[in-house]
Amino acid sequence: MKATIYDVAREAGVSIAAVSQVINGKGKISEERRAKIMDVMERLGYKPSVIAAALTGKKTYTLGLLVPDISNPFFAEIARAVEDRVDHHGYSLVICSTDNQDERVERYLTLLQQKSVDGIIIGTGIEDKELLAPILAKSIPVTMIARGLPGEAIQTVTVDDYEGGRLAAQHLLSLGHTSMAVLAEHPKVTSSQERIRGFREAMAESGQTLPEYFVKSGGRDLIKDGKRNASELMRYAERPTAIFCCNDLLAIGALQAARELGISVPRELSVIGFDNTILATVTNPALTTIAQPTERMGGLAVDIILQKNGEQPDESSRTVLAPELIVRQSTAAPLR
Amino acid sequence: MKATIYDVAREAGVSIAAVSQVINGKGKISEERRAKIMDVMERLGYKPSVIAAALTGKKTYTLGLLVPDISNPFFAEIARAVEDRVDHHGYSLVICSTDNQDERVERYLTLLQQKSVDGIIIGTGIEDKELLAPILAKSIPVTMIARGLPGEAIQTVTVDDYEGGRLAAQHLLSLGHTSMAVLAEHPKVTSSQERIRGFREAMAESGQTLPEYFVKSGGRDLIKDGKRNASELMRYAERPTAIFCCNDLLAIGALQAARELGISVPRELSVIGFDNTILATVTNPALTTIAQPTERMGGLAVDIILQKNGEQPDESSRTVLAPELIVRQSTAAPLR
DNA sequence: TTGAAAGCGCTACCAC
DNA sequence: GTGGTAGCGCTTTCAA
Repeated sequence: MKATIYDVAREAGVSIAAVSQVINGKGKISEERRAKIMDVMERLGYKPSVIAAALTGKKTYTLGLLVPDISNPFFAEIARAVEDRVDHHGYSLVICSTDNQDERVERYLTLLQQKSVDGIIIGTGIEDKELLAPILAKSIPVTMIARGLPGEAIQTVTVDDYEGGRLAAQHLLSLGHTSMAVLAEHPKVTSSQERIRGFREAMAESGQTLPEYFVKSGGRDLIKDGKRNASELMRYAERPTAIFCCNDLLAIGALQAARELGISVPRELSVIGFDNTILATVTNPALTTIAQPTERMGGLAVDIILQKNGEQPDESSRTVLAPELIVRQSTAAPLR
Repeated sequence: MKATIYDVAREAGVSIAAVSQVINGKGKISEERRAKIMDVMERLGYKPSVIAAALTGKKTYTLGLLVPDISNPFFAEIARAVEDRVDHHGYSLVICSTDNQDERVERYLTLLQQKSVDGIIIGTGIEDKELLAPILAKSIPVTMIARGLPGEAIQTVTVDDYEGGRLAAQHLLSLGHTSMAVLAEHPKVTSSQERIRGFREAMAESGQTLPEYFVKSGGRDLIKDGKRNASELMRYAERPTAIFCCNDLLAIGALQAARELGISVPRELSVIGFDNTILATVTNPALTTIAQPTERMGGLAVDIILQKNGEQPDESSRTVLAPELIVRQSTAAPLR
């Protein structure tokens, strides 16, 4: 049986109030009693219940993290960064995979609320913004990470997706490509949309246009979708010489498709990804990609939600971090 | 402000006991009152506090999961499997990355205990078995996954590491290799040890021996360690024609080393991994590896710890699942 | 300094 | 059927 504050008090011959004081290092206690109580706590293996403390108004020291899928390397890295920072502040993390389904988001949101978490970090897209209304109304701190929610007054930490798209386009453009395609996630994923927008605009500035039929969207199984859509692209009479993929998983699918079709990367086809996950370092050819500063993003999101950042965050501050082009071996000049 | 059971009771003009009954679907209430209360709960956006309920003896519906590193794809997959099953039972998951450090294990263990989780699934190695004593004493359910704790009476779900090692050896042996090396994790990781034991014994049955200097151990950064150790192996005068890596990350390091040294895989060197993570499907050549049934392992571990498995689990039952050889392109017959 | 006591939100038992 | 009430383990006044 677990020891309670009463057990300690009785054993030490003091009141529970005294024990509470030494637990929290508050109030005044004689060094003698203090030592005695500490001793008893140690002997009984007493650990104060966070649950009970939380009920009296203290915090639960628990944060929730919503991601599309924790087994997706990008989000696993985000989760690790968040966890590290959270742990640093003495908190723990409840992780929830939403599969990008609003219905699951809703379920997890109320679940986390019922568990009285001290804040929720959302790294998954949300279609129906109304989902957040209930928890915002209960003034549970919410911060978005890696995905924005346009128009909502919510603290957000993202990479500059638009700029990332531009970087990708500029890289391809500078290599001399004139026929480029895009592999995106589900159309509802805002980060994909932004990346495409940046990509498209950079192309436009170069006098090129991105035809609609050169933009393919995927769904659930990103690698498979990437492969299928890339194959499709490669079957066009006028096939693209480069593909910008909105994440590394899609890019891997593209790489697989190319291999299967006997198309050499990067000689005949350049492929560029996004995220710079561990996967990008492992493929052959290694994947040129746009890096997101996952560590910083995770750390920032936590600091913001815990308001350990010093200044009072203003209502709708959005922190946008710079993406970085990582050139590896999957991109090169087009054949002619 | 969040609504409480009192708010609902007042608003509905009933006692809190009545509200509690409809929340839990217990006791007897007239359909009329019941409807009225439901209505008020809805209107107020009332969600019962798990914290308060837990304090009265009910469960917290939260489980803890300890893994070495959530950003390691293998454990991310395990985590996803566990999460899915846990969610299925209405629970949520607190995930903790231990970096294989006992000190962190200990910290997380007491933290989870203080948060009154209903059980802890441990997927990380533990050197000092005494660490578990405190929580076992408090009779908090504990289950090990993917890693065993020899000699302890703890429910365990693992793959047959020994057999996995054998499978790897047999595959290489059948290909005709006679000079094989091993890349392992840190020597204290028991799963690695078992895999090596199986590998070694299968070799012995074939009349071969595994020289000690052909077994290299890594530490923190698995890919980097794998690369370094593989390079070292390849510099021996009598270098091995095949390397068995205790996980895919190490295998990737080996692949990278080979490429850097201009050694062709699988023509000049066969590489076989373990885990069958997403990484194995992505390398070039794709990695031959030993698959672990992560989904089943995760599901089983949850069912066991929640005792939803029907039968009373006996004190020290160990569930050992069969590994599976997945042949891809990184293994072949040796040159001569 | 120290301790008695009033909650925190909810469950469960018991009397009506 | 229904509601009063005693806790659950802990924090926090507030007297003493």
